[in-house]
Amino acid sequence: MRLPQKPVVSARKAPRQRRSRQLVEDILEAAIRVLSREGAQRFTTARVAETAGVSVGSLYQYFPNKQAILFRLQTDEWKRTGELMGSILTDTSRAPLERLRATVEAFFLSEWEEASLRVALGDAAPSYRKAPEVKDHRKAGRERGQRFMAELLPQASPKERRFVTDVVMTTMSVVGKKVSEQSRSRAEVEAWSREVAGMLCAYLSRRVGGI
Amino acid sequence: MRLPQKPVVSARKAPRQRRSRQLVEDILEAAIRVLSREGAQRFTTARVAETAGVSVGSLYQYFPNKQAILFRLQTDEWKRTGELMGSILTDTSRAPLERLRATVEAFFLSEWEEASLRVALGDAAPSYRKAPEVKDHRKAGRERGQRFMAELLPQASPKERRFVTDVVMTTMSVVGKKVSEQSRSRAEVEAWSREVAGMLCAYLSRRVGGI
Amino acid sequence: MRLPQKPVVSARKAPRQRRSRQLVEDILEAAIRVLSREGAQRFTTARVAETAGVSVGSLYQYFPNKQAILFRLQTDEWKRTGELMGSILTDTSRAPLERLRATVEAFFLSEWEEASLRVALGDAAPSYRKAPEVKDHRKAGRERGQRFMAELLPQASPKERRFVTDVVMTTMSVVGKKVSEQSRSRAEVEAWSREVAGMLCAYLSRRVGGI
Amino acid sequence: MRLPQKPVVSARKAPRQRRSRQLVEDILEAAIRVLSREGAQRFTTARVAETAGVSVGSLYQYFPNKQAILFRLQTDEWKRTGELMGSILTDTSRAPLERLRATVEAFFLSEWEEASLRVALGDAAPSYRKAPEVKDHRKAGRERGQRFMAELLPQASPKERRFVTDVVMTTMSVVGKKVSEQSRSRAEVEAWSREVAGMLCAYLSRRVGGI
DNA sequence: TATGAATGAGGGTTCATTCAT
DNA sequence: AATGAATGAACCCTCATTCAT
Repeated sequence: MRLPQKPVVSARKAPRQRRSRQLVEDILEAAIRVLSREGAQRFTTARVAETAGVSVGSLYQYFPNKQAILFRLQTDEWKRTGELMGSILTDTSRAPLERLRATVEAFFLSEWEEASLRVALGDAAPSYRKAPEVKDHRKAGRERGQRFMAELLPQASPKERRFVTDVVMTTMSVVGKKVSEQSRSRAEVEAWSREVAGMLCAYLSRRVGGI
Repeated sequence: MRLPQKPVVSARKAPRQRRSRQLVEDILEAAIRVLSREGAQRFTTARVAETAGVSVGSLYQYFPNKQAILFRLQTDEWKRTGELMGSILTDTSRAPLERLRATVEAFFLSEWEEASLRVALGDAAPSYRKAPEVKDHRKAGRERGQRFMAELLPQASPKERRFVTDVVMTTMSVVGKKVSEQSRSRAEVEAWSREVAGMLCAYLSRRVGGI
Repeated sequence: MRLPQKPVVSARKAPRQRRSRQLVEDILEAAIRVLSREGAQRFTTARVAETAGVSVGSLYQYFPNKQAILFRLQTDEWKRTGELMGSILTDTSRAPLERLRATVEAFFLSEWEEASLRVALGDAAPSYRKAPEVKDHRKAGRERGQRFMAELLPQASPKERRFVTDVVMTTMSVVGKKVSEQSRSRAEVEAWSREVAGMLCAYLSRRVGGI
Repeated sequence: MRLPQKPVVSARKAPRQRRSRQLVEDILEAAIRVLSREGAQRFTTARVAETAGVSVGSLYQYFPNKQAILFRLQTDEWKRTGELMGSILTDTSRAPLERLRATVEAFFLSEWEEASLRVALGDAAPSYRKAPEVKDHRKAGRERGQRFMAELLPQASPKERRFVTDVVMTTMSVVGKKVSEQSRSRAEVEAWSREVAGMLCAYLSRRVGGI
């Protein structure tokens, strides 16, 4: 008899939550549009709110300030990219270096696909660079990389492995960003990804020794 | 009586030109100080003028707008770095790959030495990114690189050589920037430069063939 | 079957009324806390509602607007103080001037004990100063004073008595507020109250004539 | 021959200084008007600038922020009142208690004449209450009072004299403010000033002893 | 040519109040 | 009756650029 009560309550609350979530979604989507179309310089809370079809007040109900929106966008990106790369790197059905190649390609293409957003987000970076979450992200990325490298360079010392991982990931990351920043064709981006993957492989091969 | 006129005029003008040059120099120096100390966000024309001991009006007499100052700073940087790298790369008394290694090290250290300026300049990049001179710079850099690569990869097709050059230079450039952005010690930066140079050599060796 | 209706309704209503009263009580208590802790500047309806564990909507069901809450707080204060002072002034077991002294002390201490609330309430005064109830309060206070003064200055004309009463009460009130506003120790506040009482007695003695 | 040079230079600069001064004057005057007419609540930088016939930017060239304007208004008031009271209290051609009476009257009337400004300024006090200059002002006032009291109560201990001075000045100040706050006629205000002066004299007479 | 006062659009953020649910 | 999401006017302040002197 009382069983439906909870569903009802939850039904009453569900629309609210769903609505909030929707609103946040709308705002983030609008933020992406503003950022891609207008650039970091013209990314203003008013513009985002208007694009989202929402009042500034509502925007501030869900985000404490402008940089929080930018940071959220960046965080979401990191999460997506991280998951993508994680899933590729841990796919033991492929050879390690093949996984690396696939990762580079996936990363380059994902950067390229949202180039204007990435560039604008990069331009906005100064505003959230100091945030503590940035460290967390880097740490997570590094750990993911380490696990993969442990497979590839089993005989290296932890310190050395850490260094090599840093070099590989940094290279992939910054070159990928740079390449997609210069508006290029998909074919070009793919060529670059192959080339950079090759470079990383050459580097690792030499490191590993006789491979 | 009127005879000395021309000399006088020219004498009058010379100091003016000298003065102008000095003024421009002062402004640029001030701009560098403001940028390094206060960051891109607090880089304002008023602040630069005050630091230079000059009026805003004068500043606007020599630079059409704020971004022009930033762009000039960037241009000067590029010129300096270009000359540095050019002189190393063309020093035929050293083996090509050794020259590459030296170039990477020189570039990494020059970035590292002015890290805060570089970061701030990078943060300000959005404001001058569209300027046409950016292309010229890249072209000059590429040509310098090509000449070096012609030595290293004589048998490669021009197209291929262009591509390899781009990859090498882009990698060096963006990794170097990233590394000096994260405040590291000089020893670390040197270690990174060696590692990246090694990576590039490995890449080129594979490309070249049997080296 | 319908007989119990009225009792039931009334029983149903009683809790409601009790509940309303409780709600109002909660809101006022929360308002006091917000005002004392955060000051007039940070006294917002949202903050009060949250502190009271109530929705803003509910808050607006019981108070037409923000100033009404502040005014109610002030009114309550006035009532409490009025009762306190009334009870002292009408205590015929003590000599009139002794009663005056006791009143001053009681008032000073009561102000001092809630100094931060009083100050904040004073800061918020502009928002409710125009309310008509302010006059009622003053009238009530004046009447209370008059009755006491009738005892002390029986021979004075009503007009004169009114004036003297105003002077005495105003002096006590504003000096008391000022003293407790400057954060002082209890001993200091007591010393001030004695001194001000002495001053008022000296004034009245001269007025009365030979006392 | 070169003599006029300096005047010329000074003439070139004089208008600027004069202009600045005039601008500051205009802004302060406008601030007074806005404060008196619209009250502390509606005292905004935009409103002041508009009333002064000046852009907000100019306003901010002369005042670092809104509270600085308010504080400057208050400071000017204090200076004026201080000078007024100082000149009366040190006029040894009159008997001390007569000087006190004159001071009270002068203070009450000066408060009354600008009642609406004073009230509004009082309402705005929370914004500058913490400023360090407030202490300086109080200190200056106290010293002025002390010098007068030294004449009146030569035999009192320094500590006692300080206390009596505080009581007298506080009473005059806060009662004067309160009286002019309630919009009264000039005659009423004068009556109040006489009465309060009488009260203070009665107090001091008792303190002094046989006077 | 140099100056620096003046401009004012524009930016981020707050909060009293309403009203659909 | 209760909720709290939504609103948007209003506020304070900055800064690139101009132009009268």
